[in-house]
Amino acid sequence: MARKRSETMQENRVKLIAAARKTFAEKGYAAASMDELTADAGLTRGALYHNFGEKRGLLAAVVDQIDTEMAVRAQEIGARAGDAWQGLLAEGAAYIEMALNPEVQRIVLLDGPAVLGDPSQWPSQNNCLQVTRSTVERLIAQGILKPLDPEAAARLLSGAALNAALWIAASEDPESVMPKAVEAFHALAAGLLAEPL
Amino acid sequence: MARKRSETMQENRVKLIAAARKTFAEKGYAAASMDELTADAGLTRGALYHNFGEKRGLLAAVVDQIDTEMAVRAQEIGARAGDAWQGLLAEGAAYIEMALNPEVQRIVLLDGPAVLGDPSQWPSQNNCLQVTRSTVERLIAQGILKPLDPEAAARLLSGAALNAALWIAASEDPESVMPKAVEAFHALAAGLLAEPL
DNA sequence: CAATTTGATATACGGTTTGTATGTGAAATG
DNA sequence: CATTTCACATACAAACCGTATATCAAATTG
Repeated sequence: MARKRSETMQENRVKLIAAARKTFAEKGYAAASMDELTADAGLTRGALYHNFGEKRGLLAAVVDQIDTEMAVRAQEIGARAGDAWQGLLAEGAAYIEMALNPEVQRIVLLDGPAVLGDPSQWPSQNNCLQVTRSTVERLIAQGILKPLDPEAAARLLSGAALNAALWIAASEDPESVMPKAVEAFHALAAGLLAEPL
Repeated sequence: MARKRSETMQENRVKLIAAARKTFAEKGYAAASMDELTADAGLTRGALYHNFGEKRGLLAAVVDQIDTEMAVRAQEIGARAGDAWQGLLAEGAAYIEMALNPEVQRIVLLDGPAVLGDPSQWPSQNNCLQVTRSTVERLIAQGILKPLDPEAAARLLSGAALNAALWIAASEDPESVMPKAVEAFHALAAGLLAEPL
């Protein structure tokens, strides 16, 4: 064989992150045993602590990966809309839908903030927020939105969307609740418009 | 002496909850040792497990207490405003300010959801949300707000407010960020109005 | 190419924590 | 006053995290 060392190391990192995504989503961060998790990946805790420093480091890596995937997807969906304003609404709806995924919910929305602190200070720089903020900035520059602080507007919008998702997921009949949440989100977002519809 | 048993039991519960509020806020739920915490209250883990079942039970009791205090305060502040609409805005601003309190932030906003799950399913029934929802319901009945689902509107509003607070607290200069957040919140809330300002 | 070094991962260990099972003594009961 | 109850303390077992040490293959060097 004689495989290169950096290769196998990279593969092991991928294996660990994949196993962590699964276990963290299913059991939650606190209840996830690092012995089991590393065994699932065909490794031991030695590899884990060498690569990620501590349990939190693994969570940070997982959060970063999921957050990036979410941001990419939201951006794509937003870009597909007719104009920038429709794009912002579509982004919000996309976040709400994505947050119905158990991985997103448990890892990014619940355990992430509790263990790593406020998302705006995450090492990943929180790509999701960045996407929303740049969309808001563009709309403000075009005069479509009121001249608010972009960061503030983005934080509140994403906060509303992600909180809506938690509510939907916890509800008994998500399918019937979803449209209500999206409708309320649209109404709220319309409050940012410079000229009311 | 001959103190009544139910009395001392009640006092011990109060002591434990008070110690827990302090320790959970300072160290976070996960890092709080129940040995230390109960010793601070002049008791042992025996009292804790007898009264609250498990560590989570103590957190639930603490969350319930803080949540109730917040709801009372928000309601008072809202009632003091000129009309119901101003009351809603004042409630939102009140939540943002209250969430700057480390106890509220660490315990109710970060650890609470991660350990106990979505707030709407908390045993305490989440008094904060109830207050906001009834205010929204009243405004809808009066035709001041669009006929949206009250639960949805309340969830998104409080989500936006509480998320704003996390952002403010994590920022370097909270005093300068606060007004931006409140302004953005007002704008968002205005989107719920039946007749734009 | 052989000898040596490096470093990624496995193994071993100590300390801490949680939850339960059992013990105890004072209040409640009759 | 004898007995029972039960709130709390103590004792115990299991699990887990993080670190310190060991190992063995790949990388490096002369």
